[in-house]
Amino acid sequence: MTQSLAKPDKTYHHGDLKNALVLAGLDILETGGLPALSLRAIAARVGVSHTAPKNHFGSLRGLLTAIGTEGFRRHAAFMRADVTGAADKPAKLDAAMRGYMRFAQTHPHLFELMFSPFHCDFSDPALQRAAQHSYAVLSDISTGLDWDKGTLPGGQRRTELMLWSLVHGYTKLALSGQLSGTGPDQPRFDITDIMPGFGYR
Amino acid sequence: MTQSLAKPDKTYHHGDLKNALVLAGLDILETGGLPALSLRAIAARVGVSHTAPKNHFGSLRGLLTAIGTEGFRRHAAFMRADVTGAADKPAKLDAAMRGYMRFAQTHPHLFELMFSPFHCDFSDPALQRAAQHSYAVLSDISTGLDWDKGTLPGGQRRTELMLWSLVHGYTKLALSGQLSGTGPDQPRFDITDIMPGFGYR
DNA sequence: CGCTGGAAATTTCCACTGTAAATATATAGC
DNA sequence: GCTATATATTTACAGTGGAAATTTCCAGCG
Repeated sequence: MTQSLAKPDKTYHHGDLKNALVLAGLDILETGGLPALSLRAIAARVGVSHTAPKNHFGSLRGLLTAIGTEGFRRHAAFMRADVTGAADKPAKLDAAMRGYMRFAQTHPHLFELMFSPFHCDFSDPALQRAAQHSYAVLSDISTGLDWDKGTLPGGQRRTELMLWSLVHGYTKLALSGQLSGTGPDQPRFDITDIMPGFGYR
Repeated sequence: MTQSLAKPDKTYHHGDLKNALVLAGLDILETGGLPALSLRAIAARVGVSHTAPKNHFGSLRGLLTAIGTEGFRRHAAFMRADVTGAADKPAKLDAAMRGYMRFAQTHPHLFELMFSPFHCDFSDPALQRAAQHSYAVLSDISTGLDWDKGTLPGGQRRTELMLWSLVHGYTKLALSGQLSGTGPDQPRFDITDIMPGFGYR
């Protein structure tokens, strides 16, 4: 159904195989997780031979990196979506942080892939760009934000890194199940539970 | 040479294969990284068939989990070693945080393995225990520590989680190369660069 | 001492993986 | 309409983890 009715349904050349493979990979990731994400499985879902991806991505690693890159785009979109609805600056900050965790909890396998050097090539320029756009969402919000309320030097860059590290670390620990608080039931973790007080200069 | 001279050098039963396999895995990890960590490679290094590990670990995943568990023990030891040399409480805190990062920078592949659900089984009791011992090092130090200097509620548990999240997130981001500050040369990241001011109650 | 049961490791086999090379097919440009 | 090129296929191969049957050794007991 994704194929337009205008095109003949069965062409030798797929036409947009590159994107189709990434989307197929994202789909497989949702249901089967990382172990199911094999070159042959992805190719089979699109309906091409398992060697077809090589033309576009070079290797499995290249394809996984492309999937991770798309992950970062969606990650940024998640945060931006939450931020848009917030009224003032403190609310925007909370929204971004919550968006960060909401994405990780909604797409845990994709989140894992995005930060796994075993699967992704972090030196890939496209991946780096996408990741920076994700960082930019937090960065934009933290302009004028002073974590330590003027008691310590370091400025905004310092606060940005703190924010990013804090939310990333908390998310990773929550996903790994190492933050299990009280019961065996899956609790919802809220980043604001460990956020310090902020002040705007 | 690790074999004692008292024992015949070539016995059918290894005697301590379980530990030998974990150590072999740690060795391979240092030189070849995660991709080199195959069941056959580990077994070959010890000098046994590739199916021998099954008796002790069940599967490759079980073996990797055991390696990760040993990783957490060494991780805790790294931090404790640094903490011991520190004089007062603030110095101990700095030492623990630096020890955390020092371990990750010294054994990046092992650190990656320890937090990768793709490789390790986080539901394994032994792994969880080892990880908690690692957490306990930070936890012990943060008794009486108040991040927000009494301006916010939450108490010690809150501060512990903040510390852990912050140092873990910063370490992960540093390792992934996403924190590249200025130059292409590998800079040394210092967690205290983004640490806020602390107060003890 | 001799036997026996079980633990430990081996051999063999299998399905599956990613990659490479040669081949077939379709599209785009002249 | 022909050719060059990009795209996808087929085939082959070395490597992987796991299962099953087999061999080897050791401990415990008569």
